[in-house]
Amino acid sequence: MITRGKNITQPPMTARDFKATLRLPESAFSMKADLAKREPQWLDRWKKAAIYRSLLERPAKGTFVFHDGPPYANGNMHYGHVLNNTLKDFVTRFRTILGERVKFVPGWDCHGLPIEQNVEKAFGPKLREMTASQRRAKCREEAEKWVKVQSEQRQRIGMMGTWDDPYLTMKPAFEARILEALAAFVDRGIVYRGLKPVWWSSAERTALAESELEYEESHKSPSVYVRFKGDESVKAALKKRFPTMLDRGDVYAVIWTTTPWTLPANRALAVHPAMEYVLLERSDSDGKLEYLLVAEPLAKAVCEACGWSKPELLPRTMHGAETAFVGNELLGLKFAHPFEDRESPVVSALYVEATAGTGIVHTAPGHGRDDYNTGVANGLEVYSPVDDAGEFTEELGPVAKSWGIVGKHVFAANPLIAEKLSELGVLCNKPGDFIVHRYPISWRSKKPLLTRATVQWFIAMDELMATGPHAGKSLREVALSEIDRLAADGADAEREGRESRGWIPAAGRERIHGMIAGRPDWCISRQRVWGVPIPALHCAHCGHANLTGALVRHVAKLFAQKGADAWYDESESVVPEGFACAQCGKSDSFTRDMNILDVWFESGSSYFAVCADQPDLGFPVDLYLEGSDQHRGWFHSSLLVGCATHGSAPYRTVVTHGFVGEKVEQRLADGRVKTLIKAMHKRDIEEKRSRGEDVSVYDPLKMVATDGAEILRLWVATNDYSDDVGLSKAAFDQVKDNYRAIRNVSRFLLQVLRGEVVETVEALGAAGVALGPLDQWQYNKLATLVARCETAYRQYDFRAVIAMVSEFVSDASGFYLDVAKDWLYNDHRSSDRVRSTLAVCDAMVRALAVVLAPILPFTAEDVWDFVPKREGDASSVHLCLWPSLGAPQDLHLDDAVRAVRALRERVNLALEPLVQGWGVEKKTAEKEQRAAGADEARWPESLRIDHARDADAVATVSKDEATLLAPLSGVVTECLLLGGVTVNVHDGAHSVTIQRGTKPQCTRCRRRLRDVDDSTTLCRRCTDAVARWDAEHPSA
RNA sequence: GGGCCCAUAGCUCAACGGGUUAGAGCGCCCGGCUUAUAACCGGGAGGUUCCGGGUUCGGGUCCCGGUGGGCCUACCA
Repeated sequence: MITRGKNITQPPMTARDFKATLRLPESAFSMKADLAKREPQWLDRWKKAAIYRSLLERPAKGTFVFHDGPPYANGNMHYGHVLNNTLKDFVTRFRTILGERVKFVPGWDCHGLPIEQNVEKAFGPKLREMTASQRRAKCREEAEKWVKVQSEQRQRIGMMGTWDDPYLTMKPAFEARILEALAAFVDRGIVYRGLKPVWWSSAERTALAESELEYEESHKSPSVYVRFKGDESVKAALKKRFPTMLDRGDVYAVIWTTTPWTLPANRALAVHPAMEYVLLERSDSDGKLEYLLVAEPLAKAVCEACGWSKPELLPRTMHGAETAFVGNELLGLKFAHPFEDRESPVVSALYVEATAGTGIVHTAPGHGRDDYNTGVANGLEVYSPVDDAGEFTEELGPVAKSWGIVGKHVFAANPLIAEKLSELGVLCNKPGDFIVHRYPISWRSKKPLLTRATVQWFIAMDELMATGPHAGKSLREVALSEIDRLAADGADAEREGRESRGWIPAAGRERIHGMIAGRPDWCISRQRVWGVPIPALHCAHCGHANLTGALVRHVAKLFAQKGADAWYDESESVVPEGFACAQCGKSDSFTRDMNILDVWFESGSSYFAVCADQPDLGFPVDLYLEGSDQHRGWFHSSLLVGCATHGSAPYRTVVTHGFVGEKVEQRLADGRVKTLIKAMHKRDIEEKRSRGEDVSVYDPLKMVATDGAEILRLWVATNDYSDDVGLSKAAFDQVKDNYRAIRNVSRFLLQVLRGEVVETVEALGAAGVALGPLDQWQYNKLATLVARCETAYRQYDFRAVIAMVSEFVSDASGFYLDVAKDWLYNDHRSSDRVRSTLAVCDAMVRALAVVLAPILPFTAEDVWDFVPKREGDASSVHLCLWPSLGAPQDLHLDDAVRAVRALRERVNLALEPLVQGWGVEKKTAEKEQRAAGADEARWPESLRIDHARDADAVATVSKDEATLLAPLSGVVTECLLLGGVTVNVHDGAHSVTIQRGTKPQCTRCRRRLRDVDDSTTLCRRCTDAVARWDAEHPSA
């Protein structure tokens, strides 16, 4: 055999090969994880072993109620789900390992528009011929399909939970609980019927939801400028400023609109309180003067649009008075409606802009959201003389009626209205003028939409509640104080520093608080069939809509047995025995209300349906954990429902996470490249998926199939979920590297154990064997890690867990394990220091498996499988409890280790030039030399050292340092990984000199030692170890 | 348009109520070991803490204003 190499020591041919006598690392635990293939096998095993059930049945230290926010049963799992579900599973598994009982009941949101739309797309016009129940059946099938798909996908990424009995909002029991929640609101007296403007498609005769809107980019609309004549109040107000002027002509306010058909419903003129308005003086064709009120910044544009060639802006001052007004000064002035006999007051609205129109906005509360809000704020009538078909009704005012537009479609009436305005002389521009702009149309018929006030059911935010724990307060008041109660609790928890509570991150409080404070009344009715009906009964005699707590509860009981289909199928049983109209007292004829509840009301009731009053669960729930969009959604609706049913928030803690986005690079102006997250909008995702496209190159389902769920889980854990989480190849490659590092150290620990059941640290102590100083230090480090990880988990800081574990593992690999190899391999198995180190390695691998189990359940189980088992050890890592290593102890070993590692660093630094062949403090010039092929060998060949153990060091340390090193004096050489070390104690600058080791090398442990026997080529330690080994292996 | 939030090394993140020379892990570069070997060890190079002001003895940290990004929401009369 020819060995080529610089310094490989070739043992004499006669020498015995001692390899067999070494205790080298050995384990069947594979380096390769092969996760994609093996994960399903573990899932299968856990299922067969009924791990989850046995966790629920074992004696618990308490209960942790974690309530799953229901994903919508529509479409495949995407990265947002992965992020959310993985975080949830971290919590579930961690709390379980703490010994608490965690019944995690996964759920799905099954009702609602998107599913109904899917079904509509699939069935088309045929759907029209079906009954409500038939349509509902189709929707149910659709929802069931996706529940099944998502259930499999969620389980595949390792989620632990009650998969055989999830909660579905479409189950009869759940539907009944929704109504019970509604009954609570009814009891409190805060449910009412009112008008609300909605987007309405006259072609389909239905209201449309936001998601059903499409926009026509170049829609042509009429453009009319209309003047409203000021009445006496205007004159009176202006006269103070311009005593003479107003005798010369009338004052008009000019408005602009693209919907002339809404003019009959005009109820006010809105101005911005801070905008500047001016009067234009103009003489009409008869030479009569008139004064036109418009916003100052728009005056010129209005004149152009109306063809006023010589309007004059009133001079800045006239008769000593300022002629410009601030909007505020106009409030309350009254102008005459352009054709009906009524007045339009000037009101304030902050949305009035100076970018288009006249700065004075025609306001019809029955025909626009802003207008509606303005109307409500100013006590205006919500008036909408338009029917389902989009045609004018008899409710029109007498003048408009006289134009013969009753029964005419509003858009068809537009030109006629413009003509009439022109005839009346109130139109400032020409009747045929139009503009092209973006306008909403129906997704199905593509016909333009109109805004129309319709009758809806509402929950009042500010009405005082009549009953319940907070009778006399409004829902908004209670909800806001609950938000603050949670925030205060969170602040307390932060001071304690142990376990986080309340709003996490704390900014969540600001968000939901702002939303609750600013939200309008809750519109809970929807004009659809796939949902839970609002069980109101309309009296056929007087038309009164009856909705009482007793009625709702009666229907709830019916739903509990037969499901919500009963509302559509059973016209008689829905009416309680002896039920009479609250208004007219008649009891013989009722029609059912055909609205369903907002799906947010349903999911907002989920804690009530799933947790409250349930064994192993309860109220309030410990934790809700969802994306930050749920401040508007589920957290929000759950809070409102909770305040109505129980008088408090249904959760103690709300954790929110950000969104998953694709990483993109952007070159900045200064040439630097900045990495940004480009979020993937939910709508884009749905759209792309519906076309069968991959949403991203990093499709999560594909990732699971190729790299395994574990990589995704680790990706989640390494990111700061409170912010948006990035998605890129670089990020995933890094996660895989992190994974390997953790896996490899676990593997090495298992290899060190070699499948042997070793003594525990406690057992060693009992046997009178003290841990070696390094072992003690490492064990202490492990105890610290475990304690800190527990805190991090309790604070939902999974990132910190991984960061600390990674650092721990990297440090152990680089120092403790590297150093201990010497005796682990070479000492006899029964030596105290091997026993001691093995006990620590055993503790390490066990603790790591359990600590990582919540985040890496598959890998932890893989490791656990190979941990040599003692009696009483659990068969699965997921049945284990959090490691108890005792409190970390301060044995002053930290200082010793710090000192020895500082010395090691100095030695390494001194060694480096001798190993590397050139000065370590080389600068750029040398680097270039090297690149140019310059002579590398700045050090004589005789000084070259290939490996630390071929070197001896002479180190000088201070007295203080020597004192610190004392506890480790026996293992300094090992810690430095050198052949030999001479430590001189000397005050002054410390120094290290490296020289080639001159002592003979032991062929077994390869260290250079004075005590190597020439004949055996073994050192004392190895001689002893081999002798004992030989005695134990007589046959060998 | 409004509300809330985010920005530190190539990547993922640290840096307790302002306080040494802004750290860690991974990646990258150079080298070693061949007894963790698709592993392991040593060394090294990477930062305008997004930009601009302000407060302060002192700013990654606090304040104001930008820029970029995200979530929610409103509107286009």
